[in-house]
Amino acid sequence: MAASPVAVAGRPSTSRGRRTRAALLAAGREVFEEVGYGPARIDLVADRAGVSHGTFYTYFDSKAALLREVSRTVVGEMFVDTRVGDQAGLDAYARIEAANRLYLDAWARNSRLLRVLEQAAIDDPSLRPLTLEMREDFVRRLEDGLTRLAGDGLITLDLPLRPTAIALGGMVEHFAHVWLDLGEAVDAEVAVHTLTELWARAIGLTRA
Amino acid sequence: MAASPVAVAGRPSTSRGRRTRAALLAAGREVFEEVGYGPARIDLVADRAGVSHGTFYTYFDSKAALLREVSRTVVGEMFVDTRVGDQAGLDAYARIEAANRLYLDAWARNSRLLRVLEQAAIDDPSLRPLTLEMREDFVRRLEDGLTRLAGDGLITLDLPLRPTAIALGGMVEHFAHVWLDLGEAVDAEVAVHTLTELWARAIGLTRA
Amino acid sequence: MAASPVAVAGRPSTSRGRRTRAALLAAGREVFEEVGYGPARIDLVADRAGVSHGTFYTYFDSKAALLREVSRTVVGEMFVDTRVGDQAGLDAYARIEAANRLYLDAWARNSRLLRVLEQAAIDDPSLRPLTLEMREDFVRRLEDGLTRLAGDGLITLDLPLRPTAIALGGMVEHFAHVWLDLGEAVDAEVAVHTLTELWARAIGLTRA
Amino acid sequence: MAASPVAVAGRPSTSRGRRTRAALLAAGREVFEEVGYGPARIDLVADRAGVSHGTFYTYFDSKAALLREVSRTVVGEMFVDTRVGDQAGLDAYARIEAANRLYLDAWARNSRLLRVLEQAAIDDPSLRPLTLEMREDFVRRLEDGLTRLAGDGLITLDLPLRPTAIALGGMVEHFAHVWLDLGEAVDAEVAVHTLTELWARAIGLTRA
DNA sequence: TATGAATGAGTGTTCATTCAT
DNA sequence: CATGAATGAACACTCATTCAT
Repeated sequence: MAASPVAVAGRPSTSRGRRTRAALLAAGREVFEEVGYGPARIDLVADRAGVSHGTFYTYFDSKAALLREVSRTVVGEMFVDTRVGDQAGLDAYARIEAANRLYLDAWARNSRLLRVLEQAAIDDPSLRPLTLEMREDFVRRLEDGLTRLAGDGLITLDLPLRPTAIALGGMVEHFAHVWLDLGEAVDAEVAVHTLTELWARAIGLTRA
Repeated sequence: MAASPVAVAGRPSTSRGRRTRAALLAAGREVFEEVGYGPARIDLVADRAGVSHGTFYTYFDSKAALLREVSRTVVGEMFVDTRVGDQAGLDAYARIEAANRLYLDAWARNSRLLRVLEQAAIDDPSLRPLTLEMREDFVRRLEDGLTRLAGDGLITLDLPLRPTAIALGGMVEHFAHVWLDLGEAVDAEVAVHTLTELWARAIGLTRA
Repeated sequence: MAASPVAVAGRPSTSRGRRTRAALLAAGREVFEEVGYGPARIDLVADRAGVSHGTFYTYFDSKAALLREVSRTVVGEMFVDTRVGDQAGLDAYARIEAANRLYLDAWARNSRLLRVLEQAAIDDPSLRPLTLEMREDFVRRLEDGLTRLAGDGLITLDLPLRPTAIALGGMVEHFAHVWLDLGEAVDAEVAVHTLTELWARAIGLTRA
Repeated sequence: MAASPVAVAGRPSTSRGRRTRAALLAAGREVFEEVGYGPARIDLVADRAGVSHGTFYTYFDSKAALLREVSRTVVGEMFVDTRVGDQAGLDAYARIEAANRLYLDAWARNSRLLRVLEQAAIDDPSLRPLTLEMREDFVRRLEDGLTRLAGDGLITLDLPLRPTAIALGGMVEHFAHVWLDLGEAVDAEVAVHTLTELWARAIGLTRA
């Protein structure tokens, strides 16, 4: 109608707008984690963010758009938080151990949202790339790690690389799920130790 | 006077009733697998079963009740179909291989419904026992297997039993998910071989 | 279709049929009294009568037909049970007292169904004659009584006959409702005495 | 963070909202009076109020909530509209007459809704206090009136106070019902005169 | 006569999304 | 930017009634 500059949902230009947007993102993440995608109510998200129902649509085009943005954040965090730094002095075994520890930590923070994302991706194709990319990143990281170990002569790669990476990565992810999401009682140190040992033995890495 | 029968939904006494009930169960499973729990429509289930909307409620008290019954069936099948028989002549390694093969097969048939069940269990407490029992059954089976191997002197149990079982079981389950649900391209024999090898090495089982 | 003698709903020819019919009537009355007309479920009526849902329609064409029949019975009982016999030796005051006593008794047994009938009659025109006839019978009885008292010189009819009958009849009916349906705590003898006194004074009847 | 407002259905903050709410209340009253509680359709209420089906739920949590609010209004009106002012110069008899006249007037306006309320209260306990309170208010008002008359020496209270109040109040209420709801043909002045006379004679009030 | 399976129209309620102010 | 009122499609579930056996 009027030729007024129509605000594109999601591009706030004032600092107040940025704050509102952040509040909605945080609230959305909370709600998705608590009840999942389908049962999540925009009303609840808006309430938690301290804004009115209608305001939500100033910042996000739809519920799916909110999940998309929340997921982007989480996937990003997950990737960054699980990167084992180039800390000198860590041998191969210690690096695997560090990786497992970081993964379990990061999982504890992000698993609920990631499960929601995976479920929602079944119906909403626009979400699928996100999950696949994340998985791909992790798989590739594992492949790289295995390749380097083989290059360093620490293990022999007599099993197919990618399936091995998927299986071992899955072992850690699944353990994390059972432990942290389903409430299996395991001591944190026991968890890290067991996973690291199984991993090392599976690929034939002998402790230095 | 007369005892109030109050026909509990779902116990048909005629063969026609039994047929209808079975059709609804089958249709329900299909629909749940295709769209998940929340988005599943009773209308669609009834249509697929070739009965009217109202008839659904002759057999099931609610949508949740339908999922409950479908899940019971699937959980039961899953458990039965993954049992490695006492086939004489199979050594330890071959038994692990057989178990992995059976699990991957069974997973291909049942995974979608099981994921739906797990999601739905978040909101519906009546479903939770089902998922937990199933998981527990599998974990215990693995524990028993490990214990027997140790008893036979084939492996040394220097890692905590239950976490080990959870981790290795999770490795297979997760691999199955990535392969069969997410479309990772892996050759079936390669899959079985890789998982079996990783498993055997992780627990220190050397081929006879 | 076929030329078989179609059974008219409600005319049982066997003794078994008569028993079933009676059971349905009794059950129907119970249910109507407990929950009212709208919320009454045919299922519940059939259950209480110890027959299947479908059998109900062998005896009654519809829920409304059931209420019609139940009501006929109750209205009839109400009328018969409130007739003051020609017991010799009762003076005018004692006859009024007896009438009130009988009315309160009969009301205790039948009020709930009568209220249901009155409500249902608002929507279902076929029920209206029943309620109006019953009311008319009672009003006429009161008019006759007042006329006789005047004829006997015991009272002076200086008020319009019919409105007087309606008002005094209503006084007793309403009192019965508050006392017996709404749980107002009043001693039975006090109730009868008060109503009788008010009645007698209102029409100017002085005790012999 | 922010207090969750969770906008309790029904407290509009704009004038438009107030108008819509009022329209729904009015429409609700109409519909309840016409068809009763059970058969009342939200659709019809919304249509009459000129809003969409969904809007109804912006203002009322349920059909029962609507009846609750409508009833509150009516009960309040009923009580206010039947109060005999302290008009100087009215003797006892005239005051009774005025009270009867006011009651019959108020009844004509409110009876249908009150009968609906009474019926609905059978199933919905939340409605019961409303009916009981109203009845109690009226009974107490009558008791007070009788007590004052006795205090002024105009009548002798030789009958139990509360039962007398209930009976005489019931006489007027029931007469109003038969006359105004059931269509009994009575002239308005005859009605008032008959009720007032019966009342006065019943309590032994002689005209000044 | 009895049964119980089948029907399908009907109803209250929810909620993502739009929009006037 | 924010608000909150309005929308209306969607959906699970109910129940009187029908009918084949």
